[in-house]
Amino acid sequence: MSSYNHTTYAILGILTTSCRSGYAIKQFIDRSLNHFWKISYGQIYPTLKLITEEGLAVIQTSSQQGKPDRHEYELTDKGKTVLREWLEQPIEQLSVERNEVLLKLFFGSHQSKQQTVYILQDYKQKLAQRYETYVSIENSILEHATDEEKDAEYWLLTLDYGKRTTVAAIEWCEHALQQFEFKERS
Amino acid sequence: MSSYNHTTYAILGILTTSCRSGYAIKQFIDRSLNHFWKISYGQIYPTLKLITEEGLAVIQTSSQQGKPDRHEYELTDKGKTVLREWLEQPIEQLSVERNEVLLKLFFGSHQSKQQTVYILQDYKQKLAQRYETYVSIENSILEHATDEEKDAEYWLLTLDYGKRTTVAAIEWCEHALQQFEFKERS
DNA sequence: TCCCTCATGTAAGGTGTTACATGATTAC
DNA sequence: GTAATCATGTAACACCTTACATGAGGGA
Repeated sequence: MSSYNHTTYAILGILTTSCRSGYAIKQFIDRSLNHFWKISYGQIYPTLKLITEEGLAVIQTSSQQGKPDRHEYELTDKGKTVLREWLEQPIEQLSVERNEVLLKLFFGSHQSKQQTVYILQDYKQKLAQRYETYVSIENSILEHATDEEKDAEYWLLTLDYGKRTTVAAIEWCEHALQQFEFKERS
Repeated sequence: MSSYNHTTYAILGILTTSCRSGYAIKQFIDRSLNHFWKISYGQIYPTLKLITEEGLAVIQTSSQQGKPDRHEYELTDKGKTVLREWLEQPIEQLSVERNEVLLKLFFGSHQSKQQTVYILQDYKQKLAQRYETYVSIENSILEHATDEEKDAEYWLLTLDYGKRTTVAAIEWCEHALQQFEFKERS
């Protein structure tokens, strides 16, 4: 079975939605996938080129008045098959999520408790912000999904994942902070 | 303030422990940091070279009988300062953790519920495995930390983070699976 | 006038993985 | 004899980010 990189599959997936151009794909990712996937233009356009070269999509240039030409991509049957085959396969292995805060904390004995507390408070605040972002994306999906959008159900599930793991991380921060505050008092 | 990449800081941090050679660093990472950071030899040796060139560490070659020569690195005052300055700074922004399962799930409406359930069950099983790994690392730290190792406290905190977020992910899997099983029955 | 949005694209550089080369010793 | 461990290193490639180039139209 031929295989492409994750970026390619992500783009194939997005091409099943109403987003059909490089620009639209970028917007879609920034709005909807941003909490677990991101792609830059530097990847999108070369990947779209690869996708057409491989016969996974065909391109139609559409002229619009008042706006630049738009390259619209449409999945071929081959493209749909490649996507489906990838979707069906379970992941090979869990990836290691690099976490800079944990890295700093790991060497925490080389700095003051005060400093560590500061790092953790900052982290907690950033996590809380992220949580709020998830909630607002969730709300905007719930508002727009009045019609029988079957995608919405899946999108909400990915957001739920983000919310749950973020809450767990925030709770961990609180637990860690308590530990240090207790130490400092005693 | 001069700045290096994360890999460099990670290695500077490890050089504060008793691990002083490229080989030892790799082992240490694979055993202790693997749940939130990993580095390959292809990064370690060039980075060690950079670290010495920048005067952050000095190298002493030690001969051992029966074993190859060992390049032992020791942090200079400059190296210690650079590390401390980095430790003190809060992270700039949360990184986006790419999650292949969420990516597949996002496009889940293009496959059968059965297939989605299969993907989720596999994911849940891999997460459970990861959790077990964390517990066993935790146990080995608790066993070896009978002496007054002040690092152990911090290492255990990073593991606690891993455990908590993994549990949250597992619970999410269960919730998502329930949702699909309910749908299938009705 | 100047900036924003729409729109496509590339070049350079940073970062990371994989596979290989080398070679001694030790354990089975 | 063969595999594993100890030990250092590099080259090729894969992947990704950032910054830039280009250019039209619309709004303040």
